Amino acid sequence: MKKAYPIPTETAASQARASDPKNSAWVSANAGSGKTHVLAQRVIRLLLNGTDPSKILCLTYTRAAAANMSNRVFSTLSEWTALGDAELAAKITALDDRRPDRDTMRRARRLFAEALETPGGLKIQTIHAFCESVLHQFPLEANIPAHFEMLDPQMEASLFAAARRDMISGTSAGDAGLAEAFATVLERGGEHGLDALLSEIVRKRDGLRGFIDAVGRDGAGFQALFEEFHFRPGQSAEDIAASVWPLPGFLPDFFAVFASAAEAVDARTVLNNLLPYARQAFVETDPIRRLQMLGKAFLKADGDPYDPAKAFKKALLDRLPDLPERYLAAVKAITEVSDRLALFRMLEGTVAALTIADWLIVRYERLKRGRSFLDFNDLITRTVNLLARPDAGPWVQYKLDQGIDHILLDEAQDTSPDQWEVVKRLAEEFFAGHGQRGTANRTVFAVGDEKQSIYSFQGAAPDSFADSRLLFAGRVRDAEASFADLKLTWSFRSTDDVLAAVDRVFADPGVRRGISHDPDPLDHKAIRNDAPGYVEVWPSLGADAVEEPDDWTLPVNHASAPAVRVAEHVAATIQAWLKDREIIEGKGRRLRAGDILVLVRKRDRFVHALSRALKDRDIPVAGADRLSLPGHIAVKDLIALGHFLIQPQDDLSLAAVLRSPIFDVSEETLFALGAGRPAATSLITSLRQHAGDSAALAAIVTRLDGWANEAAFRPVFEFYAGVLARDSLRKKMIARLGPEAGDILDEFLSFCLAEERTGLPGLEAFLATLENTGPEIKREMDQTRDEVRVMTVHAAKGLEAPVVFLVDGGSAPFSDQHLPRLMPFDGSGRNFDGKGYLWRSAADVANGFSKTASARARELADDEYRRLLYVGMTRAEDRLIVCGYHGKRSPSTGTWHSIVSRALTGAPESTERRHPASGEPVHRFVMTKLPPVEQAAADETRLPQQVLPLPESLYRALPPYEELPRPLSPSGASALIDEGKEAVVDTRSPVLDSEAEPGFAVMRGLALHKLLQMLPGFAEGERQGAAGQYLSRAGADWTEAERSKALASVMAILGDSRFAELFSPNSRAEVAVMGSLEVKGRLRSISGKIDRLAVTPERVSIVDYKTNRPAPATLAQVPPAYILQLALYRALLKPLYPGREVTAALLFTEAPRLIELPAEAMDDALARLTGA
DNA sequence: CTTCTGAACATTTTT
DNA sequence: TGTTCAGAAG
Repeated sequence: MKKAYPIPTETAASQARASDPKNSAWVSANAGSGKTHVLAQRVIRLLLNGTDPSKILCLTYTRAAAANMSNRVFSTLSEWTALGDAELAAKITALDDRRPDRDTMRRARRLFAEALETPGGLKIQTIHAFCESVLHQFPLEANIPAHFEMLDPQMEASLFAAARRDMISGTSAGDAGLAEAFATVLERGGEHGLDALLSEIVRKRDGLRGFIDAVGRDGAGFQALFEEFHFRPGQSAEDIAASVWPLPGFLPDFFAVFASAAEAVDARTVLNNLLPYARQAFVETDPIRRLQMLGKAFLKADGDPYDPAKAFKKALLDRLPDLPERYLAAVKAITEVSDRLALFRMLEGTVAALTIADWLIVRYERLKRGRSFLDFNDLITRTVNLLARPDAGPWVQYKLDQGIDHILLDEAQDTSPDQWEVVKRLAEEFFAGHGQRGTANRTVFAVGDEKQSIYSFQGAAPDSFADSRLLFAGRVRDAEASFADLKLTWSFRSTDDVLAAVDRVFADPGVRRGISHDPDPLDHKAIRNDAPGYVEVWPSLGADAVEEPDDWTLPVNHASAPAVRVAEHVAATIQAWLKDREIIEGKGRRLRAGDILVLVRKRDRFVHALSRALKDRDIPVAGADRLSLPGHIAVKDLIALGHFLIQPQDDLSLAAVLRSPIFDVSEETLFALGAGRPAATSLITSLRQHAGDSAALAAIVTRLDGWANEAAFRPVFEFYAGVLARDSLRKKMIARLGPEAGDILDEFLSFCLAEERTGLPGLEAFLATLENTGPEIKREMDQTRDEVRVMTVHAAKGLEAPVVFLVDGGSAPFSDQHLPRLMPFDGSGRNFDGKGYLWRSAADVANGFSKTASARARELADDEYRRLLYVGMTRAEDRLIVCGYHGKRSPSTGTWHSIVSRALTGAPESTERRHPASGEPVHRFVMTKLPPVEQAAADETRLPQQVLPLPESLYRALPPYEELPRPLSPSGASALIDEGKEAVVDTRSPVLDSEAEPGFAVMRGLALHKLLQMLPGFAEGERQGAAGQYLSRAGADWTEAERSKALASVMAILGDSRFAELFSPNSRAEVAVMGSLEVKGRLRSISGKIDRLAVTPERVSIVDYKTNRPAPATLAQVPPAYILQLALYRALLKPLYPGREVTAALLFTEAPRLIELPAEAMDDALARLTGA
């Protein structure tokens, strides 16, 4: 528990107002000021005021944040269930500012159970999860496959690879336009440029699709794009280049004068290049080449003009006094025309890129759709489209509206414009009129901090937080409801020293630019006002001129690399703290390894170096939160082993295996094996030949042969697990590569297992996936494990720690390589609206327009870089240490380290001291002037908790592992009645009939099934039309008679009043059920899908559709397997609806005929199965 | 002052 | 693999 500080009235008032469910609120909060706390408070107050939990929707971006938020809410509520009356009343009074009456108290105690139990419950979700559930509810309206699945990144990559392969084969297969575009892109961008372009097309597919629709569908080859940039229709590159000639100021006659004058004075003193190139330009007839010549003649290599005052000698100027003027006129014409030409070229390239993009995206979408996949982008865009649809939209809105009255958004600064669109649509009706929902109070709440917007590469736009605030404030006020615009400035997290340092760093307007919309300087206030802390700035270490040995055979000493030295300093500091039982004064307790957080901008060698340095000192450190599996040397060795076992002639792999910890053969031995052998002899042959002379080599050969045998016959996991454990490879690897190799090997094995289940079989396929998809292992950092954590600032968002090291890698905030290849720009509205893209193929198409856009992108990236600094600095509770390193070049300005040290090293509150470990000069910035807590007292009061004995039961052996059988599916359950028989497909399948093709019967069954599932969701009047439309698509190759027969039987079923209850709006289609049941003494899991489920207060009805032809007329003719199937469903449902009768029926769609199954018949069937 | 040459350097990541 | 930057040379 943290020490409780009195909360300033200002903060208490803001928090109270923010969490007051009577008004909508927008909260702009500083780091550590209790955002999530306010949000959780608001949820609880809503519940306390009697809001139905299912009407509250909390949205966040990450699953971790969602989990965190729901933990907060539920822990408070569960606490309440156990409190005494007086305490609970006090809590509620503090929260809601009123004495609770009896009723409220009772409700408060029940909230925990209610919030958990309400169907649909309290919705605390990621925005993606929410959209997914909406789409699952309205697949037909959203025009998506009913049972879509989410596309994981690996699948996505493989779909795109397929689309790409199709494209490349498509270019050779006669699509002339595509082939030409492909050639253009390849020529301009090279292979690398093509790859970069394709992957960017993937990422920006939604925007690109819109852009292509706007400018490319006129059939005129993207003419609108050229018009947008004021090019005339039919204008060519030559036309543009030709417009520079005759050259202003250097009309041909003047050029002659100039040449003779220049020669008369002294040719060499004139511009180096002007004369020869200009002479060529004069005779050149090709306008483009002429423009190039003129450029070379009149401009410097970087495209800037010469300074005419310096470039022309005085003697020449005396003869031609208007020369500078004329020169500048010529330069102006040349640069302008070149710029237009470059822009034109860029558009040409863009057209080719768009042609490819169009093709690729269409193909990708088709592949995706064919497999009923949706990707994460689709979730958002499809939901927006669904809600925006003029026909279905309002209806969906209405159905959702019944469920949502309050929307709460966490981390709103990370919400992208698309996601805002979802929220706006959802809230559209909130403030539209008081009519429909009477007095119901409906609110929108968002909390965020634009200073912490660091996910622009995921589409988050820092501006949209403020923009949305304006929009909602307007809407709320129009509805005459109350809207609170609040700021939370007090920090519960950090000491004054840390906060003052943050304010000081961002006091410089240049540093503050783009951090926030607020023009005022940052102002952080500490609630922990008596806690001393400090901020230190260590000097940035550079690469010293370490003389590398001339003899290249000597090993290079990497210990001198700056990153490694900084890592050593950090590790040494931590070691000293732990050894000397350092006290965190602000907390009055001893520092532990888990109090330390090391933040970096990117995962580079420093992270590894630090991890290593800490392990060398026996300091517990959390493993890397992310690691690339095939990138690790241990995995590389295992891959090499696999390659060799598949292909024994693979000399390189064998050599790697021999030198690796697997065999640990010396360099000399390997040389003897490799160098002496005849030309056509492989390494393995040579090894076998030498095995006769050496027992060690013979052992290697034996072992390799054994493995080869195993690899050929065993599954991949079994093989590698055996090699690692039984053959003690794991021990060898850890001995040589260090303990972190153990983690990697564990991950490697679990990857083997996963691949074995889902991937292609065989070692070869396994190695291919491992190397190509290069899976990254993500691990959650466990904060409770008392380990030093090392992570990126991005990953640390939302975390905090008493001591934070902020390590600056010294690389420039931004480099042009980070610029997107497809540059976004805004359409003027003349030719198209919205966002467009230009393809930056190479430097030679750079032009004024693109340079402006690049400069803007650079500025935005730079702003975000400094926001990242803000996030990093504000993670610190008590102490912040800023250190860094840089390469051989002098440290560039504008990096984290230089920004912070500029602000703090000269400050009057800073003192200089020597770093105890490294001896480097260190600047310590301290604001608080408080006596340090006495060490003795601290030690006494905060002794480590007494170690309690572990419960006895922990030492008892676990019961033997019960292997769970494959889930039993009710529709195949009858096979179980005859023990030992596997469920086989009934050859006399009821859906198959003799008249028609088997394929048709199945298709027909599926189509009917789908119609019965979807149509009840439509208004009665629309059903016929929708069904007809569906059948014309799904049944395109049926006969007309078949189609109308199917339509008629579906409409008859839906129209029959006997079935009305089943298809009423309260019923549900395709309800998945799962549970377990004892079958012949064994517990079996059962899972299945109920076609239609209707629940009324009295009873639960379930129906399964069957398409038998001819349909059975009586119960006696119904196949017993069907009765058993429904009996199982019934058995699963019964305990869920105590006191209600569960009735079951079969609907034979052919007739149509509903046959009720008597309870006794089902009980009998179940009894036969369970053997009871 | 410009051009040439070789060396150094080349994100962040969730759903 | 390509671009930028610093230092040497013209």
